[in-house]
Amino acid sequence: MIDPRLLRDDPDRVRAAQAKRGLSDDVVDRALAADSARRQAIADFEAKRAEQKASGARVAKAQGEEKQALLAQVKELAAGVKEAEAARNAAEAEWDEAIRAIPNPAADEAPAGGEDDFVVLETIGTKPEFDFEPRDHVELGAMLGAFDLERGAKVSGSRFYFYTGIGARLHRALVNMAMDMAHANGFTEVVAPALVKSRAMEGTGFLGQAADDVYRIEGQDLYLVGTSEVPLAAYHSDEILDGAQLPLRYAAFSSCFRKEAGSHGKDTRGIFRVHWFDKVEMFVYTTVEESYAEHQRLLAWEKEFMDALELHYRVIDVAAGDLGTSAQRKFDCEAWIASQGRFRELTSTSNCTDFQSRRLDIRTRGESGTVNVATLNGTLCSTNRPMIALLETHQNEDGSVTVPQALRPYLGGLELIKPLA
RNA sequence: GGAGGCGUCGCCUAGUCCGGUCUAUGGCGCCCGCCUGCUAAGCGGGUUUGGGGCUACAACCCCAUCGAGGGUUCAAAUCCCUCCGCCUCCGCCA
Repeated sequence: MIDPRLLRDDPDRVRAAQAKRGLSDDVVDRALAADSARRQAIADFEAKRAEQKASGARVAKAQGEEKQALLAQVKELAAGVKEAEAARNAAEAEWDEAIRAIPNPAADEAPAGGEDDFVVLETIGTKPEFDFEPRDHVELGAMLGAFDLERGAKVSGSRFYFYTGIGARLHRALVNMAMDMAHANGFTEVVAPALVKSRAMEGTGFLGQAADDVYRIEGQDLYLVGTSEVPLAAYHSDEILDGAQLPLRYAAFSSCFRKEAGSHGKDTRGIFRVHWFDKVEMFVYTTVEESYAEHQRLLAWEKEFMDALELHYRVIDVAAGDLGTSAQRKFDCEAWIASQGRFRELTSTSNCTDFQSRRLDIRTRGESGTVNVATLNGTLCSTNRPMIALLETHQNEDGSVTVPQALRPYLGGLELIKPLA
């Protein structure tokens, strides 16, 4: 949720922000109208309520006939108060809905436009070259016995799989390495629930335009998270955080579930785009002022992880229209996928400034009163895509895969993953 | 799943039976001041959060806030209902 004061004081800035994302500014006018209607309704209710309270005090003191007369009088007031209260509630609901429909205004630095209007900030490493025809991760996985796609489909349906043998070990190695790096960088390790209430989902902005992608538990107010950003953002909801404790940095492991609605036929091969995967996510609470520098730090930690896997990748500055509801700016690390001949998103880090914290009511004490904190998130290690990138990047002609140095300690020193006999 | 208990403005706590100066008591902690070689003690004052009005975004005034939401009533921390959370016991279970 954006700052209501920004809307009131500088609506043109919000209009410009909508335009930068390629969105209509109708919501701005709607919210402005709702705001003044709401304030009018509040003033009306409060005036009536104050009158009722004053009269109530007189009734309490009065005796006998005088009391009876006052009672009759005050009864009428009560009806008016009730009406005014209902009107106020309706006006506040309308206002709430209107302002929540406005996404976080993008940073000035974020490129304008949509999905294809990103800016490449840097490219790291060199494109892997093979003097043989490289295999894709599905072929490699089959040769190594790393995952079982057929049985995944049999048991759970399309876009499901089992990690098996060396695949399961690699999965565990990636998670462990990521967690160790996070720990070394001062993060608090967390294992988070993958099932959350609607408040958490709504507060992080996933029940808006992204609602179609979310699994809901039938008959209950519970949702499967698509990222542990959701439980981590809600972790400190309704709290006033001690400023001396900031920044609060968490690295959380959880399973992630996505319906992938609207991506039928896209990336159907292998484990690239699936309904379930596991992920270690970084999440930070800090001040809005500090958030910009913290965002760069999150990006640096993501790069550290990519570097550890010895991947060729680039960093992009995601355009305003592709930021999602909550983000003010977003950087993606895209790794080279040999079989696809292009860069694909492996990690993503967003600065949500105070957008989520306003919805989730997370504050700290500022110079004058409380202020909403900034929340930031960043992928440290989603399991599947790094797995794909590393298998394809480090494959050899015989189908074996050379293990990146940094990962070896997590595989008992294993240097080369060999195909099954 | 069954039975019972509990939820008060940072923490603890009075108030709830019997609705009305509750405008929520007291203690601890914290903040400001006084006193004091310094510190402690002592003394005085302040200390929930959100919103609205007015404004310099101050001061001030007002409304809401006793786990949440409804209801009864002229009036609800207090009475009724629903839900949530925690604790104890029983049952079941990884």
